[in-house]
Amino acid sequence: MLQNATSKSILNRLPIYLDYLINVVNKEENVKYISSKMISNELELGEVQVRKDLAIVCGTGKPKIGYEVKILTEKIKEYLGCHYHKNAIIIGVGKLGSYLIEHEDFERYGIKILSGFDLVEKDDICNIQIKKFNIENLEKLVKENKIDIGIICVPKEDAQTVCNILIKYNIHAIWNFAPVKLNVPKNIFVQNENLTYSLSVVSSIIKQQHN
Amino acid sequence: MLQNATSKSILNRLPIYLDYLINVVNKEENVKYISSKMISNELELGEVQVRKDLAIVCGTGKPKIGYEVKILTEKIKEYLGCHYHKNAIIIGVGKLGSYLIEHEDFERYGIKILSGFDLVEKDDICNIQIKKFNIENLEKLVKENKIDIGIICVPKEDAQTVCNILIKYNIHAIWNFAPVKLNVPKNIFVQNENLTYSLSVVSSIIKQQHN
DNA sequence: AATATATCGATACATTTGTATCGATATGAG
DNA sequence: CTCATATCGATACAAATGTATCGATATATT
Repeated sequence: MLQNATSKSILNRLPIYLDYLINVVNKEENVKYISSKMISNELELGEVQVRKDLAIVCGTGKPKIGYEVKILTEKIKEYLGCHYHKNAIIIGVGKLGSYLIEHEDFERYGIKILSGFDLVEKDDICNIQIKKFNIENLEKLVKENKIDIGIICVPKEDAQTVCNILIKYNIHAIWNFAPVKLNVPKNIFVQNENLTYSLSVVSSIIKQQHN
Repeated sequence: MLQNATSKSILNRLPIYLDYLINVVNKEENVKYISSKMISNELELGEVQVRKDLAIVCGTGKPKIGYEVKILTEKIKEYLGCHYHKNAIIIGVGKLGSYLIEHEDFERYGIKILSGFDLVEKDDICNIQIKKFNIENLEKLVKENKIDIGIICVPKEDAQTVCNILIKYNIHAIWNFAPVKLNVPKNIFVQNENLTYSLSVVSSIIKQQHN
């Protein structure tokens, strides 16, 4: 399995294809095949690039016809691990945390949020229980379920502490919304979602527009 | 001004440096100079890469000494356009929208949120007024202020409609949190913040961990 | 059945991004 | 003052990413 070698750029384009394919299917029921040219036009990507990307996950395109939408969709999902069921917990159920709990796209990627944790108990959100964040509650959940992903939505001052606890309870993948660099052992995967990076892009673009 | 040519990768690293520098200054008052080696160690980047990046924005490093923290910080901010004051509005003040309004890092990048708009009037958040989203209110604000950035936090079904309205009112930069590809003329800049892309990365990583 | 055409997949080429090397220079030690 | 050292900036090299070209093939047309 050489998927390890998949470049980050390809990995970032796959959900774009996936999204497009799902929308196409939903909107136009009778579209059975789709060509790389069509995809590239719609998504404003290079035609060859699309073919190369799809060759990696799929490779079942037919000349003159294109790719079968249904198969392609499934292959991408398979490649992205959507079919493997993953459990997640959210730490910090403020505005951001509760927004995420309501977010519907977790399902597409095979991710289920089991529970939220906060300093105070709160009402359920979308039938997901919000528990008080303490060792007993966390330990109980971890013992009864395999937790794959910890989503950190606490203020940046607390992020490292929370992170350490998650690692201690054997969680190996962290999705971090706090704008800090987390220190973790190198077998732990951290995906940062730092809005300030986008802010800087927006800021610099506007500067350019004014020069 | 060839800054246009700045590569996206560099632009994405600059806020990381900036964040690090600001933290260093805040924590250890007496650090006046900093070397590329120190930065690269701390941020786990290549030493040469750091120097190359900093050469683009600054180029005032001294052999044996490093870069003056204060100057470097200012140069990066200048390069990113932080010193140019920008006004923003947020459309859609649900959980995500109100989270953003509370977010404190806008200031660092010279961005001020003037107002939020929602289908219903709501209470102020952090002294920022939430107005009902309609043509009169929007037109009034746009006439009285120059709006540089429109932040879209509405459900994906409404995102394109809102986007069109923003463009009509002469807003040229859009920060889009709705998970859809917006159709815009090419003089309009769109920065997408699509969480599903991160989800796919997390998902595929976990799949790999299990292979 | 033969031919034209759309589209795939592979190979080759171009560009971008990242890394290693090395001379130049500011400081500190002898 | 001379020399050793840390560190910069420039140049050269390597790897990754993106793009163009072309033969192969599945279908449609004559």
